[in-house]
Amino acid sequence: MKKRITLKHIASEFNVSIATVSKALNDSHEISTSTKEKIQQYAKDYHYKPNNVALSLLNKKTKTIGVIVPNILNYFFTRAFAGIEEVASKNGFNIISCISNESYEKEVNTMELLKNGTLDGFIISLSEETQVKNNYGHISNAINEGLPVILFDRVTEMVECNKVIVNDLEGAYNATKHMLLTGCKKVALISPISNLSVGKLRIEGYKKALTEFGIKIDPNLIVKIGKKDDFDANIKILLGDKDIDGLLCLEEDSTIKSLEIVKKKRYKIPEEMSIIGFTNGKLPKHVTPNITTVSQHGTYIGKLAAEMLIKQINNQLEQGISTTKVVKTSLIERETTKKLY
Amino acid sequence: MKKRITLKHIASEFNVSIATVSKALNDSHEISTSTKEKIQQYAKDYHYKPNNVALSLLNKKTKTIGVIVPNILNYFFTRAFAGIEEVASKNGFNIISCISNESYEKEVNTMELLKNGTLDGFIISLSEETQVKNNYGHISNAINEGLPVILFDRVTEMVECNKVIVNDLEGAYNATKHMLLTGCKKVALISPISNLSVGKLRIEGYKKALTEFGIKIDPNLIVKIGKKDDFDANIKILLGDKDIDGLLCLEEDSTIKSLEIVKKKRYKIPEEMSIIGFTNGKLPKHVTPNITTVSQHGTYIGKLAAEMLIKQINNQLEQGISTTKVVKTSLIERETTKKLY
DNA sequence: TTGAAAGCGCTAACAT
DNA sequence: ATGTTAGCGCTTTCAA
Repeated sequence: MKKRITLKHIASEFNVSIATVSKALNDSHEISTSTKEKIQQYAKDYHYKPNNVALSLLNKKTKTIGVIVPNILNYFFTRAFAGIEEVASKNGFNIISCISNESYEKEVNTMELLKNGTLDGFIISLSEETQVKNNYGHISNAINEGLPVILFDRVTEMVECNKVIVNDLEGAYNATKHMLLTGCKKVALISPISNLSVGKLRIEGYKKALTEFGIKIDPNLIVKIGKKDDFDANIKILLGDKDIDGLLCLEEDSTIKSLEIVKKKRYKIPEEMSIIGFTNGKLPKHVTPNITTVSQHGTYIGKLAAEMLIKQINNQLEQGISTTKVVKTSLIERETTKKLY
Repeated sequence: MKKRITLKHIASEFNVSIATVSKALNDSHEISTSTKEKIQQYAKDYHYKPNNVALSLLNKKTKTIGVIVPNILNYFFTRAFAGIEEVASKNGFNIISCISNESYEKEVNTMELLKNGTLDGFIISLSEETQVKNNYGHISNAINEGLPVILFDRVTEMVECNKVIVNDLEGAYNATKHMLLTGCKKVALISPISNLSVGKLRIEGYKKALTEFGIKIDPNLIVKIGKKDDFDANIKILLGDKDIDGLLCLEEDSTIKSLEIVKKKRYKIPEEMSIIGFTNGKLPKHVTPNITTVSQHGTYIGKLAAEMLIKQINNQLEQGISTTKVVKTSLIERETTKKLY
């Protein structure tokens, strides 16, 4: 095991100063061709690599960005993460990643831990607990300290910064409308994420569509399910209402579970029961019948967020102006909805 | 935007030396209580945080580990990644992550980029291209330079280091045996990953089981499918052999696709056709019929790898001895296989 | 063409 | 109890 070699070693090897070696390796014109050549050769032979930590200290730039996502078993976040990674990597940035696991504490701790010069900026999607607590001091602090921060998907108006989001309201609106247009009379909504900004917006979209169709909003049809609640029981109670003929599920796992319950109840899908779910992952596509979904274009969101952050880090963005990029969702029609003619 | 504050600022604020401030903040007994108090208070008020980059330079420890995975849309790697993250985070380590996207070049570049003092160690699962090229110089180099490296899942005997793997051979052996024991006479194998170490081992396991049952190995039943090959066409050709009554799929996506083709052919599952797939993700569980799988315990593998690396970094492992931890797979029986009585 | 010195932010051994 | 100095590895004036 050869220890890593430094400028100092090379300098002493050739009896020159460290500065000379540094310049030689940076191909400075100040240095004679002959010394440059021999130093460069030596550096190559001994696999010299500049110590990035020293450079970071000097430049006050680490070429590293922090990414905090609430979880990673979720298709949307996985895609978004991959999108961020791709753009970052192309621009020579490393990614320090943290999975907050929906925990406020972990989110805060991570930020505290990393707000110490390790990072050039943050890309964050807020944890559920953070959105429930409605406490964003850790984010504002970072911004106040001059750290570039981009919020994506799960955002808040409480902090002013650049954001990338999906048009959740419109996505839910379109989905609901589609069911209504294809003949559904009584559409229910199932939300295990009513704590989240995105969940709230989707409920708004649902309501908007109903209202537009002159349908009175029935709170009993809006099923908000907590983490500890019995999901199956709640859905079964809901389906006690035999008139329900449409289900809008705000999150992937619950979409699948709802479908399974509906199947067990032997509803004809989509004739007697339409289903649309958020997040267009592999699951809805391969399940039987495969499920019409609202696609959130995770990869694209991730890419946008990373591009925005990198621009901000490089000061290529107008100062003091916060913009929010909104990505349109698409409805991916499959077998759980009727066709629109 | 308040710039970040340094020891220097505090020192000048109180007209003391930087060293005094440093000691005061570290609660050194050398410093009088009164100065300690006022300095600590000031630091608190102005949100002083030690610059981690400076500390890293000093300590030659970054408390950061690099994780390179081939992709992240794969359930196993997602879980493994989450496992690594959990353990790292609990031990105060950050994770710099890279998705190699099965690219040798990206894997090598990332390692080169990060072998510069940024990291205390690496956890790597080799990219497909790397395993095809069979070129592991970048890994050996890192190890020779004294960087701790753990390989997991996709490993190679070409480099000596600590590893965490799954007993792929035995997993495939058990799966095949299960089909044979439940009455299958002609079991075929479908592998889109025959390039990978794990793919090869699984084929060995399959063969071992057949041999044990006195069944001659028929190369036509071992379908190796490349990235560019037409998957569906290959499977359909295979299923031209009407005697085939069992399918062992070595990877998740192909398991799902195979099931879909089998369903279209209207085989009765599992009576006329048994199917077992590798990777116990959400997909096989929720598809109809749900699929018997070989679980690789991704989270656990990830945790083991991270624990091993951290121990190695902390010199809590015996030097010079490389160990390989083998995690047993489990067969998760579902509807695509017959019951064993 | 080369080198000395200062400094990035911090700690620690060694004065005072 | 406090300060001075040196140094982690590097770049960059400025001087020789």
